[in-house]
Amino acid sequence: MSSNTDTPPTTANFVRAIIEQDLAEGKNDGKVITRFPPEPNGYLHIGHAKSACLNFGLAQDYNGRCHLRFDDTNPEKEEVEYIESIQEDIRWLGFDWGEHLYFASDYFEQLYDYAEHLIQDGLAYVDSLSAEEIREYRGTLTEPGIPSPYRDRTPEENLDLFRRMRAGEFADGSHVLRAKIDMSHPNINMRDPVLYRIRRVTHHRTGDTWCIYPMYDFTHGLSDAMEGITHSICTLEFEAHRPLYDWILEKLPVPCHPQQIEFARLNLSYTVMSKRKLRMLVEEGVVAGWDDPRMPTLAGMRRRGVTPAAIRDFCDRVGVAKSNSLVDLAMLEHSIRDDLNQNAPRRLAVLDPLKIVITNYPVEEVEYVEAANHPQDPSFGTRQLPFSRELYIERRDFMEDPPRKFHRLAPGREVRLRFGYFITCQDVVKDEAGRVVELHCTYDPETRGGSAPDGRKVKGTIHWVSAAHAVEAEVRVYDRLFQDELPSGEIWDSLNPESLQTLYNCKMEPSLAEASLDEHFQFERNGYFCLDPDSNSQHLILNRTVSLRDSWAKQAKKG
RNA sequence: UGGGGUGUCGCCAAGUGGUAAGGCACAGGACUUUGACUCCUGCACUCCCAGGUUCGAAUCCUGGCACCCCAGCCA
Repeated sequence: MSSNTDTPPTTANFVRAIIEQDLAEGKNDGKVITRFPPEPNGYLHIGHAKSACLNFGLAQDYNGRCHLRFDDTNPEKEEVEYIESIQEDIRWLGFDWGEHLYFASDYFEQLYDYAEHLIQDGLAYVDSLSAEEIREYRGTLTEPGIPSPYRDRTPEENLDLFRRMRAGEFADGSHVLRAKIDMSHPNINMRDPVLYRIRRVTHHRTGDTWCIYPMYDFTHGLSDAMEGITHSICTLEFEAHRPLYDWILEKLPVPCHPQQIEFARLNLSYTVMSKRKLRMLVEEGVVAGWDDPRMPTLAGMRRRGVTPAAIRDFCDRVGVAKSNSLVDLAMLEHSIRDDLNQNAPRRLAVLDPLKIVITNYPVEEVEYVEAANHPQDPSFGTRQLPFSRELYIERRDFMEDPPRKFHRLAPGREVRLRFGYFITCQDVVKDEAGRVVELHCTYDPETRGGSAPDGRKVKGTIHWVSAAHAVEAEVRVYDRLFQDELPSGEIWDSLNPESLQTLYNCKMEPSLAEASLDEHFQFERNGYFCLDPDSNSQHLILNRTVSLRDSWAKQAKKG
């Protein structure tokens, strides 16, 4: 039997093709050094997982290494809370950056020196236009920009101004450092992009050491070069920034010139992936937090019961390319089921209980039946399940007036109780409102274990829990957060009102009382579940990770 | 009527001139003490469109069309 240690087949993709080509040509001394560069301004989500799997996966496969580098150049949006959660999530995903943990903020001094270098070479200048003026001078997509009146300051003047910017002599926003490239460049990113801004904000790592902070475009390539990155892989929206990335590295005396490669970010149907929108969901209280099990964050998915192996498998199946795409949620669910099917021990649990009384079973008797913990893998062992006169079965496993193809319990019908006995429904007890409240059944003592000595067959097998031994639990059943495949515009309008359904009276087999947080279970015929951190010994709470595939539900729907 | 990208099955995605991989989904069937799993079978004479080159084109050329990204002192 295969296990989660299997390495899924890795599909070919254009990034690998580039790397293999480079290797064949002997570039970079045959080394592959990548980096995963999150900005610590939110929690990691499944889209980041795709990038992490790509970068760390490449490093693993080509005997290189992958650095974890925090791109923390904007203290206004970044917090230490995120730095911790990001590291926890990457480790949980199964990746190891070894000694290679870096912060762009650790490079601030070197970055500053590089900036002075640019100034001395006449390739950068201090501009004293306001933000609005800079925007006006930049031109538009179809019209060229015009040079700032400060564009021709001498290197000496610029150096003096820039040093005074650093020294804190100027107010926020009064000056910026800009690259001197070409104000009429067809690529707007090359129209003298801003390199440094003055911002009196305490940085989460450098405190108040700096009042000027470098911009992404200036920082990223230089950080890559200083770390000896060979392949700097980022998402498509940075494609138009590549000329600037290269310009900076060409103009400065850097140790190497990494190659920037862009790929399409992951989009998943029925959810949103932007950190801004996810933060809104958290801040508006739509979800309980970054780790709400409905969130596509790694923290949320972990709490939901999704395993790292499932996420890695999913990222592998999705592939890496350059076309914008919207991946079907069903693909993720498949990876989750595939992993859990192999690795989750089975349990019996009734989510919507209907009591049944086995009228010909002795009143005080309790016996134990043996149940396999995994139908295909004997190494999971077996457990003993208490069986008695009063049991709970799933309400939907009984129909008073069933359609032809329904092969579960109905008046006069015989079914098998999994690992137990054949039972036949004799009577239906209802309350005043006509609702079925209890079933009276008889059992065949000859069918212990689930098979009849006379060879007769039953069409259905249903799960059950002994009423007297059942452990009560709350079960949280999750569904997609949005009802639109591609939530856009006012995302609040497409929220799925049924994304969380809480069931309070669920009946679990006794062994679940000892479940621990790192375990995953399959509740037979129901789905995969795990304990929620809110759970305690007084009050069991379980999360449904994902349902089982249900071809009956599909057929019933068709009618 | 600026620049940069992308268009191959419902959704992903290989393919780089030699006659359309694979996965998900879906539809049949087998098996089954989970209507689960597993296993079979089916699912693009066609690759955004139109011309052209070639013995031969998804792959090359020309011209269209559609969609995405860029006008933060965000990343």
